[in-house]
Amino acid sequence: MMTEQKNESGLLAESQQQMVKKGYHHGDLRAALIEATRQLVEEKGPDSFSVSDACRLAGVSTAAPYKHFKDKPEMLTAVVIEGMVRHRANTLAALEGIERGTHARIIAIGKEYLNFALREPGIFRLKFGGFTDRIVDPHLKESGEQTFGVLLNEVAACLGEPEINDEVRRRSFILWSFVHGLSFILYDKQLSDMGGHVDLDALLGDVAKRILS
Amino acid sequence: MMTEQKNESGLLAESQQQMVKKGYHHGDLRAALIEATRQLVEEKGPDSFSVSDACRLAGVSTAAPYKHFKDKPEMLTAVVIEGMVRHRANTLAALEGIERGTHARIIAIGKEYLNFALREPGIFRLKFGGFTDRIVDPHLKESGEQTFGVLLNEVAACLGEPEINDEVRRRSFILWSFVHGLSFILYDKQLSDMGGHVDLDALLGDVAKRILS
DNA sequence: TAACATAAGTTAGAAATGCTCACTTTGACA
DNA sequence: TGTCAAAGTGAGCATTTCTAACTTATGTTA
Repeated sequence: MMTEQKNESGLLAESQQQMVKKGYHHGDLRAALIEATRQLVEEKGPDSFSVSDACRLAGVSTAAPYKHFKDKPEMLTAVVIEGMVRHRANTLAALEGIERGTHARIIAIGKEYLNFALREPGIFRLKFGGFTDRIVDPHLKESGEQTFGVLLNEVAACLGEPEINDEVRRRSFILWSFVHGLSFILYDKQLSDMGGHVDLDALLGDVAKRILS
Repeated sequence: MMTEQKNESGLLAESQQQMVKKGYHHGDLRAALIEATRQLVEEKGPDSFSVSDACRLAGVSTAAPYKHFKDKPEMLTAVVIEGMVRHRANTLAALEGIERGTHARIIAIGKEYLNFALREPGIFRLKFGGFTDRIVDPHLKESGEQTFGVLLNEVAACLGEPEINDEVRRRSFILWSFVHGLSFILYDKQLSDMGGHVDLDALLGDVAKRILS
């Protein structure tokens, strides 16, 4: 019988053997599966991801995930939520040391948004590309709103508004739309042509100035 | 033995029986499959679409599509290309009768973009959401560039530039990014909350003014 | 008009996937 | 130490994509 690393390896063993379990129980399979999923989504793309692959990578049977997740979409949702948390942390870190009320902070938020979209395109598309349509996980919605909240605050500060009013919301919405679209387009561009490099800092700065003036 | 409408109907027959074939040969199965695919992509979402479903809807066996398309991605690509052609036609139609060199034309282009994204979200996501990543169909790329070309022309006219130079490209790129992101966001919003309606005309007008001034 | 090459269908089936069910192992705690 | 629930396993069903070998219809050419 011998479960210990019984090989249906051979396929994955060479490329990336990681997070294999030790005995019958894994320790933290939930976390391992999330990490495996994240990795595979980036590697093969959100639409080619399969639960089976994640199982192979984590070294467990294909029935194991269903002790931790209801189904495949729930696994993907977990990965997205984790990604949003990471994104928000990155954003807050990027803001440290930049003077409040300046365009520099707005630009930093935008750059971090682009960074995330280009560094983790799989997750970004998973969240915004239309895969998780029917999933209306409250955690997901909330984490998105929190991140938007960061922008709202900064825009209010830039405009000298004491509170987040309709005008602040309107301008923030415009900035978000712009950077959001830019994220998709730059990734697509990067895949097809490689030409016409754009100076992102200058671009973001210019747009911030035009929208916040 | 009896091919004539042998029933594996019963499932789809009631809901939407259409484009069923007459004899052994279909007539134009390729077109029928594209239409069935388009319909299903909108109905079930790009990720839940299955070739089998399209076959059922078209009333043919599951092997039939492979006489017309290499594989599933190629079917989806065909649908996207068809969608882009339709989108471009809509855009050109929307421009008719609006005076050249005015912001109104830029706004019309943006509105048509949003219209398409919201009226045919399945196809829009199929094209831009990250499903057709690896497909680098030249037709697809070209049709996208043509549509962007329309915007470039209008922006040049608005700026009073005699030709499409770097500055024209830069401004057009900004406008496209904005509307592109807006398309994604509005669709997502429409799914989750329903609140906070925005005046799209005013928004587009404001942004056009700020970016093109 | 008959023959026939070929395009365009069909059925059958292999391999992979998502998920369920009944079973087994293990660790934690009374 | 004994027991129970949590967390694994293997087998298997339904569905999917795609291929292979076969059949039917069609249009061209002799």
